[in-house]
Amino acid sequence: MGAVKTKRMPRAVREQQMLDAAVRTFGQRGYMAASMDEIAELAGVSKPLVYLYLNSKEDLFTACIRREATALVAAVRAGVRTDLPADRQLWAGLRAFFAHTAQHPDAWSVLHLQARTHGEVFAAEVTAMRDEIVTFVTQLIAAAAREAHRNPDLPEREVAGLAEALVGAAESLAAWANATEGVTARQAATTLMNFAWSGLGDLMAGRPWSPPEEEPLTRPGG
Amino acid sequence: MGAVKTKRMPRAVREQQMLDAAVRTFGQRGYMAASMDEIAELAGVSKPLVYLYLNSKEDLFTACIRREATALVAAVRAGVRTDLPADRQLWAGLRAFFAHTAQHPDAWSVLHLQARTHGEVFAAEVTAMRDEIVTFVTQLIAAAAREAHRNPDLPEREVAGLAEALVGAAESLAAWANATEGVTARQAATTLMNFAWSGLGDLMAGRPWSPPEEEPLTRPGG
Amino acid sequence: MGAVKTKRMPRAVREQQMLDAAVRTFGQRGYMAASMDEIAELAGVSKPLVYLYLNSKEDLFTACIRREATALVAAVRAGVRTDLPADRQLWAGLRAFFAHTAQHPDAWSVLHLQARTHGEVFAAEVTAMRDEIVTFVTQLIAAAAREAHRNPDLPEREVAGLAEALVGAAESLAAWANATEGVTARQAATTLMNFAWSGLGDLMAGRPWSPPEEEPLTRPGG
Amino acid sequence: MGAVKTKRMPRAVREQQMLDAAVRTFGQRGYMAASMDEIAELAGVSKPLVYLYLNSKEDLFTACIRREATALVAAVRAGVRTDLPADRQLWAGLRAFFAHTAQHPDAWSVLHLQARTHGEVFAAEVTAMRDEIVTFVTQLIAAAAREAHRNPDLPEREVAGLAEALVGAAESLAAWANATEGVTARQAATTLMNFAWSGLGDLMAGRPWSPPEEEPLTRPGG
DNA sequence: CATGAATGAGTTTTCATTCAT
DNA sequence: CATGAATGAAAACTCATTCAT
Repeated sequence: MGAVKTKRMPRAVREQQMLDAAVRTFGQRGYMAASMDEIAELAGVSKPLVYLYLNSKEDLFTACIRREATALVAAVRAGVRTDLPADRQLWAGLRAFFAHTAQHPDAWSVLHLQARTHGEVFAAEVTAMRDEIVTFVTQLIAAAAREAHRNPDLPEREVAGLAEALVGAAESLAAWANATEGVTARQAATTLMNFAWSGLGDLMAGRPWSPPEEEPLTRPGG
Repeated sequence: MGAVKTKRMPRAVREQQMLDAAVRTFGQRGYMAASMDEIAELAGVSKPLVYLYLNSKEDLFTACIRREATALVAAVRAGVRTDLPADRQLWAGLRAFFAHTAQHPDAWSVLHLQARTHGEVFAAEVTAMRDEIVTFVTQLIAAAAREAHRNPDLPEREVAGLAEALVGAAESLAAWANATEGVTARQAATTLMNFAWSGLGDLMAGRPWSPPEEEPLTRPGG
Repeated sequence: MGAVKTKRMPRAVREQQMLDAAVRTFGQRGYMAASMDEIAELAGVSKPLVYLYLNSKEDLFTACIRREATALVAAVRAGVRTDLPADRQLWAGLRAFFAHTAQHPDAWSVLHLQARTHGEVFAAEVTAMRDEIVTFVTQLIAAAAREAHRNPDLPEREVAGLAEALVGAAESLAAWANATEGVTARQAATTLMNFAWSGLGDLMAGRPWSPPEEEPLTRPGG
Repeated sequence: MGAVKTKRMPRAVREQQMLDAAVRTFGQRGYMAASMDEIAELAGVSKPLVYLYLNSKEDLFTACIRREATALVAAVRAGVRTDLPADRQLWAGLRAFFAHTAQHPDAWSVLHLQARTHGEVFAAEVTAMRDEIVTFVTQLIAAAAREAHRNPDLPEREVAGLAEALVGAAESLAAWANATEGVTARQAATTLMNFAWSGLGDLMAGRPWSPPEEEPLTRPGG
C-alpha cells in the first residue's frame, strides 16, 4: 500500500551503482575534489547509505580501485591465449589493454592518475595490480628468451626493467590514444609492438614487427 | 634539522626557500592535501608572507611547476651533444633525465603526478615542457631514420607514437628506479636504451644495444 | 537568556531563527563587522548550517533586507486606509512607519544604514522598497493637489522632490525617535505632520496641522 | 647631491595628503573595505608613515570625519548672514549645504554613511557636528517664532523635532540631488524651502515660498 | 532501511600593524 | 625620516561524517 518510491534493491546492486558513480566522479573531478555529496546524488541514494555500505571516502576509493583493477586485469587476461608464441601473446594483451582503457576512461583515470597521486595506501593498491601485469610480461619475456635459445639467462633485474619499460610505455600510450583524435586501440597496440619488439634500430633499418592476421578480440559466445 | 629561523632575507632568496618548501610538500602530500600552513612552516616563514610573494595556492603551484620544468629541461639539454649520432644523443639525454629525476624526486612527483592530476591549467603547464622533450625525441628518431637511408619516410603519426612510447617508458622507469632499491640512473638508462633501440626481438636474439665507452655525465670544469 | 539549544527543527523555522540573529547582528555590528561565527552562535546553530541554508554572507544579508523591507512595507500598508483624505492617509502611514521602526530598531538599522553602505547590490534591494513608499507618497501629494483644486499641475519633478524630502525627514526622525529618550512614535508622527503639512511658516503663524481623533493603530480582531 | 626622490614636505602638508587619500578611499570603498595599503599608495607615501602620523585606522578615520565635519559646518556658516530674517538665513544655509555636499561627494559619503555605519565612536563624532547644525536650525526656528509674535512658546522638544526633520530632509535631498541627473544644488534648496517653510498644505493651496532675488553664493574677493 | 538535520575541524585568504635597516 | 620585510589574528567558507526519526 502507498506509493513505492524507492525500489528496494539488493545490497550488492546498490553497491555497484555507488561504485559506478564514484568511479565516474573520482575519475573526472579527482579524489579530493570529488565530494561525497556529489557521488551520493549521482548514485541516486542518500549520503548516509553510502557510509553504511562503503564506510568512508577512503574505503570507497579503495573499493573503486580494487574493482577497476580487477576488471582491467581480467580484460587483459581474457585477451591472451597462453598457447601462442610470446610476441602473439603480447600483441593480444596490448590490444585488450588499449581496448579496455579506451572504453573506460574514468576507470583508467582512477587507476593511472588518481590512485597514484593521493597517498601511498592507494598507490599500493594499484601497484599490486600493476605488479601482476608486470610479472606476466616478465614471464613472457623470459619465455621468449628461452624459446630463442640464444639468450637464456638475461639477468633477472634486467628483465624486470624491460617489463617495467614496456608497461610504462603502454600506460603512457593509453593516455595518448585517449587524448589524440583518431588514434584507435589497434593503432596504439601496433605502434607499441613495433617499438617494443623490433626496437628503433630495426625500425630504422626497415624491419618492423608485423601484426598477425586479423582475429576478433572477443569471440562470440566466449 | 628544521629550517634555521633566519630573518630579513631579500625577497628573491625567500621566494626560493618558499618554492623549495612547496615542491617538497606538494610532491609528498599532493596538491590538495598540502596545506599552505605546512608549506609556510617548512619554509620557516609566516603564511601571509607566502601570500604576499606568491599570491595564491594556485600561483604557488604554478611557480613550482615552472621552476622544476625549466630545471628538468635544462638538465636534459645540458647532457646532450647535438654533434653525436642519434643513439648517442638519446643515450646522453636519458642519462641526464634519470639522473635529474633521481636527485629531485619531489620535483618529479610534482611534474609527473601532481601537475597532471589537478586541473587542466596545471597539466597544460607540464604538457608544454613535455612537448618540448617529445619534439626533441621525435626529431631524433626522424634523423636516425634518414641516417639509416632505409626508412626515410616513416609516417609522421607513427613517429609521434614512437616518441610518445619512448618518453612514456622513460617516465615510468624514472619512478621505478626511484622506488627500486639499488637501481642507478645509469642502469635505468641502459635498460631503456636496450629496450628502445634494439627492441625485445633483437634482445632475444642476443643483439643488445651497447652503451659507448664511459664518459662522465658532467665534466670537470663544466 | 541565551538561545535555548533546541534541536532538530524543521528547516523553515531554523531559517527564521537565523534571519533573526542575522538582522540583530548586522543591525548592531554592521555588515562587515558582523561575523558569520557570531550570527551562527546567536542563532544557536553551527556555521555550516547557516551556509547550508543561506548560502553565503551576501545571500544572508540580502535575505535579511528582503524580509525586513517586506515587513516594513506591509506594516505601512496595513496602517493606511485609502478611502480617507490625503492628509489622513499620510498621518496613518507615518504612525505605522514610526511604530514599526521603533519596534524593530535593528531591522531599521539594516535597511536604513547597512544596506545603503555596503554595495550597490544591497542598496538596490532597499531602493526598490523605498521607491514603493516614495511612489505612494508622490501619489498622495498629487491627489491632494487635485483635491485642493488650486494647484493641479505641480511639475512632476517638483512633486518627486517633495516626496523625497518627506520620506527623508521621516527616515531621519525615526532614528531620532529611537535615540531620544521619551519620544513616542505618535509624537514623531505628529511633529512630522506639522512640519510637512503646515510648514514652518504656518507653524510660526500659529496654524498647526491638527491630528484627528485618536484611533487605534491596529484594531482588535484585525 | 644625488637625485632628490622624495620631496621633504612639512608634516602638516603630508597629513593633509593622507587625509585627502583617506577621505576618497573611505568614501568610495567604505570604512572596512578600504585598506591602509590602498590609502598609503593613493597618498603616495609608505604605510609606516601613515601610522607614524595618524596612529591607526580608527584614528585616521576619526581625523577624516573631524576634518570634513568642520569643513561642512564652516561652509554652511560662511553662507549665512545672521542679520537677515529667519527664512532668508535658512535659505542661505541650505544653498551652502547642498553646494558643499555636491562638490565633495566622498566627504559627504564619509559623514552621512560611513561614519554612521561603523561603530558608535564614529557616529558620535558626526553627531557632534550634526548637533551643531541642528542647534543652529533650532535657534532659527525659535527666533522665527518670536519674530512672528504669534507662537512664542512652541515646546522645546517640538522645536527640536522640527529641526531634526528639516535637517533629515536636507540630508536625504543631498543624496537625492547627487544621484539624480540634472538636479542642481539650487533646485534642491528651493524644493526644500518650499516644503519646509510653506508646507504641503500651503503648496496645495497655491502658496509656495518664493526664493529671494539671486545673490551669489560666494562673493568675489571672499 | 532511508533521510533530513546538524556539526567539528580544517581550508584558503586578508588585513592592520610593527620592526630593522 | 622612509621603507622593505614580516606577522598575529581572524574571516569566509567547505567537507567528511553522524544522529534522531
